[in-house]
Amino acid sequence: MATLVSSGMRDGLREHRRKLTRPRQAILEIIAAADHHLTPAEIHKRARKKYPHLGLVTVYRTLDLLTEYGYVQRVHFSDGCHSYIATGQGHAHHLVCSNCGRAEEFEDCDLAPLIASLQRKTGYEINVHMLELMGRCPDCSSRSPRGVTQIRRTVPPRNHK
Amino acid sequence: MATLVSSGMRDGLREHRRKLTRPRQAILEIIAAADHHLTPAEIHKRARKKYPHLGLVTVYRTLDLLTEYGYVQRVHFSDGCHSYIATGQGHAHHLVCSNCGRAEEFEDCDLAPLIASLQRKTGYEINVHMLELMGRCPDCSSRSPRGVTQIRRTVPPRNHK
DNA sequence: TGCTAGTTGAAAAACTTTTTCAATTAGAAT
DNA sequence: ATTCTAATTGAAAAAGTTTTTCAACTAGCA
Ligand SMILES: [Mn+2]
Ligand SMILES: [Mn+2]
Ligand SMILES: [Zn+2]
Ligand SMILES: [Zn+2]
Repeated sequence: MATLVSSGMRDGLREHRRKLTRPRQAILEIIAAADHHLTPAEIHKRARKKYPHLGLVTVYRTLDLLTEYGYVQRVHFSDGCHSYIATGQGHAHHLVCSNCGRAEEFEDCDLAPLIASLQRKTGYEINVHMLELMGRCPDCSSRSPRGVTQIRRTVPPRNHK
Repeated sequence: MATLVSSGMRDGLREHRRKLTRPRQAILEIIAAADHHLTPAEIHKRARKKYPHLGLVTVYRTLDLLTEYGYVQRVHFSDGCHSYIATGQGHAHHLVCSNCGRAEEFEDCDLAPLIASLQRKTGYEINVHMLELMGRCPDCSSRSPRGVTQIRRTVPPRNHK
């Protein structure tokens, strides 16, 4: 699974005639292996274990690249933080656990009727849509049924806001 | 229209027992009057014309406040920039022009079926959703039918990425 | 007319992202 | 294998965004 995503991204780079460098390999592997959304800083930290020389700048540049080609998607959180997550294939959205950060990808967003209706009403030519859902994953739900406090965090707490 | 929104926000502040200060008034007026999404910095710049002493910190704090009470919504752009826009009433989403920044609000997002289906499939308890649409508004479409270059920008270009 | 909890702005810090630029390198062409 | 070249890299600095602190201030109320 992770391997598939990874090879997908690798092939993608080749197709687009971009070089497959050691720094990029390290970054690709981290993102493909992660089952969570990761911030650029977190990706940098993890990838450095494989390629200690890696600079944060390269992480940003690689994320731009991968986002452009659609291999990665930026996830927006309501508090303003940004994370990145690997995209399986094609158009996709994410459902993120607000407690532990686990994410599920889904493709069957049937926005076509809504978009058509809005285009008719407003006259806009709609060509981009962003949809994200958030809630507690099954694990987190069962661990604290109507919990307020967080029991475990796989993603380290952000001091950001 | 703008007046309605404005008074709505004012009343809201009172209801929540928050003080209606001069700095906040200036900020409220700017947001209510704007027909565009505005960044904190832009809000600051505009509100200073009414209340020159205003600090940017207060803008951030007021935006947090208004967001919490639902009078304002943060709009996320694909390039990572954040802006704020007044909310009419209740749950709402925005359709933003990618060329000039004009925005339309819409409420009839029928995500219930999608959400129910995903809850069944994944076991998540979905309680937050974020939906934003982007495209060219009628004006921008007609001014440059298949235009690539931007003709006018109501919102000043961001140097941010 | 005070009282007080809530609010403010300056300054500094923390954090995030981009720009520059000289050095390096992947991949294609000999 | 060797050469060539455009793409890529990392350090450093700059730019941009957001938060924290804290002493001074003030809206709303008694
Ligand atoms: Mn965002
Ligand atoms: Mn909705
Ligand atoms: Zn979870
Ligand atoms: Zn427009």
